[in-house]
Amino acid sequence: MNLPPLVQTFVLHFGEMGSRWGINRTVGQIYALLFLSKEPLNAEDIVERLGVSRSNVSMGLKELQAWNLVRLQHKPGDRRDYFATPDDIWQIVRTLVEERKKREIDPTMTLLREVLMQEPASAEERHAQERMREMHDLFELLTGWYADVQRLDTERLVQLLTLGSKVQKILEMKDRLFVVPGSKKSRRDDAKDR
Amino acid sequence: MNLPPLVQTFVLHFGEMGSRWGINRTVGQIYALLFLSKEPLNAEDIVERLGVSRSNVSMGLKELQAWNLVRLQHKPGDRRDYFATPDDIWQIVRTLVEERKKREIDPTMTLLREVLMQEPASAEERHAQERMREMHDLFELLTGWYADVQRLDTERLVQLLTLGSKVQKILEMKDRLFVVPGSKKSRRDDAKDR
DNA sequence: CTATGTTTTCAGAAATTTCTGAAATTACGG
DNA sequence: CCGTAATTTCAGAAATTTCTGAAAACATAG
Repeated sequence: MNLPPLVQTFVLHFGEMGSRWGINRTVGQIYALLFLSKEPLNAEDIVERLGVSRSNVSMGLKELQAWNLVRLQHKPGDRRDYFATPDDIWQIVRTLVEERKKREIDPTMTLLREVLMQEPASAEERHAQERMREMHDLFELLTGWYADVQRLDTERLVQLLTLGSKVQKILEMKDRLFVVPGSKKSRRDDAKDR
Repeated sequence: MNLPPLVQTFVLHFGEMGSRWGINRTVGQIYALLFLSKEPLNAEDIVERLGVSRSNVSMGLKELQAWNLVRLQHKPGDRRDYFATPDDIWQIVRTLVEERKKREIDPTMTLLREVLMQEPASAEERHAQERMREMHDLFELLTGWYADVQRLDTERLVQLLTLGSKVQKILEMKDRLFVVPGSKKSRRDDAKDR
């Protein structure tokens, strides 16, 4: 491995981290390297810096492309493929969440919907279905929230995250201002309706 | 594998899903089984239903306990250990996020802080550090948000998630109401400050 | 303390994943 | 077309992870 020490530390860490996610070491290292690199790199650059085989790099890049995590670029007068990560780190977050949702949540939701259609044949199955219903509803709530905030531009998203639960305060304030005093319908019920 | 069909479908799916996370098939299956079960199960129950070895179940349960994902229980007059997942699915989500943060985000933050302290020895290292700074700040924002909403009780959390980006509307309304007209300091700046 | 039921540990077998080198394919310039 | 550079594919080697059975450790009742 042929890298400035500071870069190497990070690359090695991401390689290890990769295993905790479903991703292998080399893929993690390639990604870390591209993320830190100012210039796009070609496959041979990566081979030299990481000290792994050319074919391994080829497969790793293919996987990263399948995840939409790297962009393929070309330099004029050079027919090699160059790879880079988006400059905007928020774009990376969005892609990551999107792809993980596609691979993990969506298939699970499909399965849950299927199983929830079936008629339970016993008390045990009935209870199992109830649990699956809970999970289904939870995922629906979370993906709904995600679909919603995902549409925000980054500036507003950051604003929202910065506020955190302070939003709560503002909601309470809104209530005090706008709920007709003595009205039966509180905001809490509002939230449950939807 | 000795399970009602409906349960089996789910258990198998979670087994496969486990690999996408850093978790192995058996651990995923054990967890799915406990999640769906009305009654707590002991190790031998799990062996029978999943058709895996006793030692494998022992190791799987140990791992799930390390993740705080199962509770150990006892029945009067029975000295075997019984295992169950929390009834409250939101508790499960909280534990999962907490544990993943502990295992993935926290060590990465430590590493980033260390590397960001060092003096860059080249333009390449300087750029790499800038990128790491971006990642560091991103994680800080996200974990800050998390620490904040994590404190909310479930009802309020659900309320917040249900609103999604509609919170935005309320924020805008708040602005219109409370920003002194003609003031130099907009809400946007506010958000950036912290 | 002993007998028995229960859980844990762990060395090696089995399965799976990762990685490589060689060959095949693709893509382009001339 | 042809030749060359670049990339991909893929069979098998290497490494890693998972799983098992046997033994050890632990715990409780008697």
